[in-house]
Amino acid sequence: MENYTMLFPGPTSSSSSFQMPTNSMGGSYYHGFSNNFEGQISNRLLGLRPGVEKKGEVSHQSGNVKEDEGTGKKKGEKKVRKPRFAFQTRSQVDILDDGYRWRKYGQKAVKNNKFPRSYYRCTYQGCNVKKQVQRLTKDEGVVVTTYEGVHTHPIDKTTDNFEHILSQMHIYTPF
DNA sequence: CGAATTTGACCTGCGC
DNA sequence: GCGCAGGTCAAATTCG
Repeated sequence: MENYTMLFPGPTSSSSSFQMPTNSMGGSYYHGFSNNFEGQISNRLLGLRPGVEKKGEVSHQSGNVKEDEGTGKKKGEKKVRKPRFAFQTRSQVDILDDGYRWRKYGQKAVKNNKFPRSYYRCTYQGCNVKKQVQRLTKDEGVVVTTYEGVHTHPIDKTTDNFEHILSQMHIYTPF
């Protein structure tokens, strides 16, 4: 099991690399982010790779009578690990508007953080991309955003407001 | 009035 | 097998 390990634009320091303490998250996390953060920005902020299929919705609710599933389990449910991108930014606001439209569908308190974690889902029809946002207890100015899935549709807004995004998120540099 | 958010309940996986 | 932690749903509520 791996931890998040990402390098951020910023040379040595305690905040250059960041490891999630104890998490039961399965391992296929993409810890990208080279030193060129702006490159990522120009690449639609997150270089989500197309071609990853998101299997059908899993319906594991009790009162949710979807089809003949009912109480029975799904048959050939394969564990498709969707690519996940996690990165931390220093921002006053948790909601980093990346141009897509997100609908909040949950909020949970996590064990090691005193701040709750928020769960968002892309509202585009057929797009099951999810993201979760959480703030660090250690530095309440640091917001960790984790994207899961791939957007298969054009962005909802103009990308011109990326400057505005950059204005609301400040990369955490030791300087 | 429709869409988004809030919030408690519920489900699953994992460790003990 | 039980309890905890994380993740999701959906009804109710709020907002534009």
